[in-house]
Amino acid sequence: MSTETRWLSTEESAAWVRLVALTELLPGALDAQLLRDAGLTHFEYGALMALADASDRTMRMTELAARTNATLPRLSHVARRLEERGLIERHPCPEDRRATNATITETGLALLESAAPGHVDTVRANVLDALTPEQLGQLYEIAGAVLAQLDPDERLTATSCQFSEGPALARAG
Amino acid sequence: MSTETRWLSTEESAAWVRLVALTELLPGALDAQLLRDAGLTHFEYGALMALADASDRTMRMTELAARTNATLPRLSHVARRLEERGLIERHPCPEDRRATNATITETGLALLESAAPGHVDTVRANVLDALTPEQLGQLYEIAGAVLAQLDPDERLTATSCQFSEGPALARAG
DNA sequence: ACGCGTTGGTTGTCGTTACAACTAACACCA
DNA sequence: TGGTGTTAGTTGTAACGACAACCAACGCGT
Repeated sequence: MSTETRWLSTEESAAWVRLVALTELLPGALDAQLLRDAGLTHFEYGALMALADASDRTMRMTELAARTNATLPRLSHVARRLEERGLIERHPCPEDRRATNATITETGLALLESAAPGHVDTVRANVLDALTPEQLGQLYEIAGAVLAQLDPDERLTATSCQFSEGPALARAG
Repeated sequence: MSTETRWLSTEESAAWVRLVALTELLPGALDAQLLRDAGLTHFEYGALMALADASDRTMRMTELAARTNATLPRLSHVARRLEERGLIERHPCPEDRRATNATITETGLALLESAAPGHVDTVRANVLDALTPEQLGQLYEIAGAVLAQLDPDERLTATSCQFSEGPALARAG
């Protein structure tokens, strides 16, 4: 909406092109490995992991959608498929009859446990092991700065510390 | 396939969660603005921009696919839609009759010019203006390190300097 | 000239996602 | 009690992308 567009400098273009390439290639790589080895998309894996992390292994659909950076319709479709596969169950919430509680089943937990090592290996191979400790911190700050623009209210993007407690699964997100 | 999985440390998890959120939210934000203001997906925008940058405004389908980090079937579908809208043209390549040359039309160039300012504004608002110059360089290095894993052969990921020359469009990618 | 493997590109089908429309239930106030 | 606005969730439709199958053309050896 400015009268004069500020075009990108050489440095800005170079960084931007790489970031775009990353956002286009990384999801596919994650999906490919998980689909091949566990029959799960990365999004499904993340949703199951969020449920496995939750107290009572149960979460409201709306909260789960926020944790997984998804819209509610998207999550609803995915939840139906996961339920048909026996990986989660959905029950109406007694306290608020509009709401639905999603719970991961034992089958879902077992699948998650079998999938987690391969996924972590992939994350290391493609991303983490390619970065120095300094770069890891830089990535944290940079992504945080961008997310503050994309998601100003922090409704999405599980900000809480889901990594401090519990079993190994809690760190395989 | 290690016998013992190296789970993620707290720092690794935190950075990874943010990177995942970024890769999930950023494409949608780019698509939303471009679709609303120009009727183009971000992928279509990138493909048109690559053609606008090419000599003779023409490129082979395979090379265009590489520049846009796409598979050939995907590009083929997109090219058909763009051609139906009059934004590009496809002609058989005389030198190699298996190949197809895609050319951006005047209509396509005009659409691109009208779309570029809004897109650049969006890129600045969501990403670039949130980063310090140091972070811009760090992002370039980090994304480069990750892409080296995701795309070892550098078949994809336009590595060449498409930003050094020409009109404003060349920097609006 | 023929055969064979490879490359360039298109097409069909299916799964997934976005968007909009819709239902049900809650909250609040009169 | 009834009305209004908001929230929670599901469903339908249409668009997009992945994957596999397919066809045509090239190149090379014989």
